[in-house]
Amino acid sequence: MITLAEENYLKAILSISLNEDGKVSTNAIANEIGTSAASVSDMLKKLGEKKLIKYEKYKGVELSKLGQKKAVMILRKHRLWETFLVNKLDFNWGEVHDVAEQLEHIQSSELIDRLDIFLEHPKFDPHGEPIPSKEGRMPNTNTIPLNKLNCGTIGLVMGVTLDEKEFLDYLTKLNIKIGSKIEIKEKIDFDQSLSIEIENKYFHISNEVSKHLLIKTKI
Amino acid sequence: MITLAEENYLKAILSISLNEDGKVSTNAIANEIGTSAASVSDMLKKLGEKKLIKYEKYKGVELSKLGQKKAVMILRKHRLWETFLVNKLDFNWGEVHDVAEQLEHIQSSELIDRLDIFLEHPKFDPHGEPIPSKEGRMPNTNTIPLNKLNCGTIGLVMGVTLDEKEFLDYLTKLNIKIGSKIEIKEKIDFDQSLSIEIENKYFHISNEVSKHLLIKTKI
DNA sequence: ATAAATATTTAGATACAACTAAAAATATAG
DNA sequence: CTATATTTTTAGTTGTATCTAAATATTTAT
Repeated sequence: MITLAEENYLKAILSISLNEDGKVSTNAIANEIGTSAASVSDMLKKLGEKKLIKYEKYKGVELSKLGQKKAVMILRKHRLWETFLVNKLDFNWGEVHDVAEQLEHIQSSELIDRLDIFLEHPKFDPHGEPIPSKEGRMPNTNTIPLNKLNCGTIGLVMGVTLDEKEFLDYLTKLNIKIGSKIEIKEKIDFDQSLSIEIENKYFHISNEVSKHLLIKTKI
Repeated sequence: MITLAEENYLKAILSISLNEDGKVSTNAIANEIGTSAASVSDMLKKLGEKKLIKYEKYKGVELSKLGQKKAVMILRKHRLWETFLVNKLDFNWGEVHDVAEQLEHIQSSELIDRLDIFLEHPKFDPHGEPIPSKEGRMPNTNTIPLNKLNCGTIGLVMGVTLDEKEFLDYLTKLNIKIGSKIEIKEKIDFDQSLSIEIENKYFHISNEVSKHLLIKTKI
């Protein structure tokens, strides 16, 4: 059986893998989970023994086939629950993360399959992030982070890649939501910050913000 | 903060209190939870220190005001989740207990209040058991366990007081459900077993079964 | 290429919640 | 009213997951 703490480690490793390539370092995991490198080291040994990760001392880790599958299923559960909370219980998109972090650990595949049916097999969660299928496949989106686009580009906001209240509340304040039309008016070389137009309003946002906005460009 | 294990003890103590009066014994709790008396003894000391129960060594326990409130809220969560699982996700009434035992520990009062709204403030769960209100009040039912009624009595099944798959599956087999009309045809003095009529069919059931069926008699 | 800085692991300790075995208290029976 | 049986508690151990401090390995910079 896989424990709650182990699930959180798998999720953290998957999450880091999705953002950067190569092996995942002990420190990166400690940072993601909010614990010490020593604790991570302990846990990696255990996950290695359980064949959930490929682990060589001092070399960093990656998920095994099995670990990958487990982690993706946790992500599926997290995103389905977030969809439920927003679509059915009328939570707003900044409020759901903490509750979904608890719900994602409920052990029942029957439950999650029925929830999926009840929600009518959503492909994306309320933040526009893809919901893995029962088989672990990700719906693919032709989107690019806003900070990779050039000045003058016009596109639609299709999702965000950060699920934190402060970030989502800020987007709400800027009136940025899924489906918003966005245009890059100016790009500052110094700090990669952007001047953008959203629904006839102008804002200036940092690279830290723009890198978490997924855009579908016209064409 | 109250841990998952502590919540389960409070729930067990409440559950035993509802069935029998006086203080709750260490052994009764051990039996309910499925653990040793020694473990229970350890935990009772902790719950006593946290003022969740009134505990004197060798004297048994009862819930404190605070403990009672916590326990009732867990019961509220359990029964609301069971209602969700049956009414929205189409589980049948025998399948929901184990999943609800996990869901009842999710920590978010916002979540449970919104779930209550989404379900339109149900007063009874799928087994006919009363759902405590946000304030901890139990809707009251004028029901009597079937085994307390006399021969010849006619009534309606309003609920069951045991949430176990085997029991519920047996009821389903006998076609006994909430709302079923029931008549006591004969009562055997030897073992308190009953011959009953349900929807024009005749069955013979043990006292063990009849004591868990709540009946509303027609005056 | 060696020294310094950084990253990672090990060692030892703590808290939680369970266990078994033994001791102590309470209840019951002759 | 003892003696026995039962119940409850204490003592000591185990496994999980965390921590701090110290040791070791790896990376970076001079």
